[in-house]
Amino acid sequence: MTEINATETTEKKSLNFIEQKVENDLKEGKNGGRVQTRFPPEPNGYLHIGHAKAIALDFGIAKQYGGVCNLRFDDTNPQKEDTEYMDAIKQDIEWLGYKWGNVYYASDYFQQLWDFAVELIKQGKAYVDEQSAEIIAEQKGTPTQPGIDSPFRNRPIEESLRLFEEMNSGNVQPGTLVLRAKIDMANPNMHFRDPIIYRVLNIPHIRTGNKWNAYPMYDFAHGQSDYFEGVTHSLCTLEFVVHRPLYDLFVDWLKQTQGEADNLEDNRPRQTEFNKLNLSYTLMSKRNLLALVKEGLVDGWDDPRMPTICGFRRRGYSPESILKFIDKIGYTTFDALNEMALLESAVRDDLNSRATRVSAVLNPVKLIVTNYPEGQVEDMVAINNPENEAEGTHIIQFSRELWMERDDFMEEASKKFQRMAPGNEVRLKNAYIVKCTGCKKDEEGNIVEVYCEYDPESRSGLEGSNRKIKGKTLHWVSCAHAVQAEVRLYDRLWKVENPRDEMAAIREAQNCDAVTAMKQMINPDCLHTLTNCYVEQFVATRKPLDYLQFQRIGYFNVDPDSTPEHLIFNRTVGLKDTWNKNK
RNA sequence: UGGACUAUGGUGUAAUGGCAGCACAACAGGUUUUGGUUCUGUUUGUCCAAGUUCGAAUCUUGGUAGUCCAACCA
Repeated sequence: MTEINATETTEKKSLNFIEQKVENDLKEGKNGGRVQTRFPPEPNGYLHIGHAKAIALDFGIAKQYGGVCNLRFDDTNPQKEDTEYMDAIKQDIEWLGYKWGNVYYASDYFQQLWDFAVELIKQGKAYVDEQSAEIIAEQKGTPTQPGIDSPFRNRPIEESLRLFEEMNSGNVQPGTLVLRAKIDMANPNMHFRDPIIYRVLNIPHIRTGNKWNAYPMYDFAHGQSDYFEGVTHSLCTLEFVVHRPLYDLFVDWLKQTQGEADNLEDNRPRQTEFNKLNLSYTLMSKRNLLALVKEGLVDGWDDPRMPTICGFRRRGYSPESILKFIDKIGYTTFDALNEMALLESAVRDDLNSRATRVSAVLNPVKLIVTNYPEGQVEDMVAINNPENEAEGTHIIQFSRELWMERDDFMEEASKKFQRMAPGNEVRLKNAYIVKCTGCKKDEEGNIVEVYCEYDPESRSGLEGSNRKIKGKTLHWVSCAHAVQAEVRLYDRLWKVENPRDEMAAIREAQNCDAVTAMKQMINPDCLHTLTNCYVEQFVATRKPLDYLQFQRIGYFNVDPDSTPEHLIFNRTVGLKDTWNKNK
């Protein structure tokens, strides 16, 4: 008894720095002891595995501490956003297994944000600037040099109020007027140098239609939206650390206009930043993923080579494996580069316990059991999953002519090669022990048939099958009973370990655009499509996205485009292969 | 002398001033009707330098290295 307790104690997971912070806040009674988070994607693209890391934290923290996590679409920029993305984002979150409380939109707060901006103008904390983007950028200074004030910085309040109204009228050209917060043009934090908080776009919005022509910027929307919703912990990635002082300032100002001036310290959202996901051999930025799709370098957002959630889904990753990986890498403030191998070990680990074992021959050569009666067929029993007996068995047909893997035969083999070779004894999985007797070659020396003789006493399940042999156990399918299939062997999309840095280097060296650089980094082996594969009949009954293990080869799933007439399988990840590695 | 943030085996992560641990990777071996799984073992680490302390990965100072910030993107 005491031993069990001791084990439980040592296995108790240590809290990450965000969990510690939340527990601390709870202990101090901040925000009335409440925990509320939000997941705030911009609906301008599909979610990728980096978002999964944020999702697991936003939803996980809420769940862990009895709070709620809402989904909020950060839709403040109508030029990039679309409802197509909103639907896909919801689907991906649900697939990962999370449930949001409410669905909110930053656009829900456009009126409140507008009113707040008007209030700031009245207080002399904001002004309309009518200089060009270039001039404003120039006056902003550089990180090492302070900026200078806009000539419009101290224009009369009434004038700014009138021009701000004008900005939303639809009669103002985009780029001619902006609303700026009046803060400090010499501040070492660039975001404090009178940031632009409203700009004119004159573009209809997917939710608010033609009501607005001027739209708030991220910095003027995010913290306030958090505050409006009652968010307590606003979790985001590290690049927003420098935005935090501005986030806090706008929340301060907002609370002051809402009669909370005496209570600035409590009842407010607080931003905490964690490291975003970097994965080796993976390019994560939405911008570049969009370019890959638009240029047709991949088959779409759900191409199995894409790091998108839908890409991983189609590739055959389970949500559990992605979550397991995210749990393993943790949350810190260190900008890490995670190895793909860790993700792969997570998916292998998960699939090992759940994938249905089947036989498939990807690179077939005919194997003839010369002493097996012609026309005879035997039903053999195959275990669906040795890791879980409850999953039962299925039948696989055995006959005289079989398909076997070309790689499993060598005419002249070394001692280390324990598969089919003249004189070698091997076991055909779930069937018989056979002895290889030779092969037939065509004029060019290609092996066209392999021959063997079976030991009738060695049928699986019989006493005679228990003898030990030197050779390995090989998979096979019966020629007369197998079904032809297409198998897509996916590998990493990029040939370089750090595509983001490599792309920057290429672009600088060649002075080229992103697409040109990306084309040079694509792994030529990222996809091999095999059309002449054979799978056992049982496999044809599997449904799209079912998890399979092609025994001795790897984990595969049924592509959503697969039909009974044209079976398509995607390789999720190969089995660990200590044989090929040593070759 | 711009500012902010960061630094623990090859990679990621733990330690909350008190035995540097875990996972992945790698390597060696056992088991195995998957060269898978599983089991056992091995290798490898606190960026550097001073200081505080009985005691420092942890605190302080100074270096070094890396990331982020100068969008009318988020």
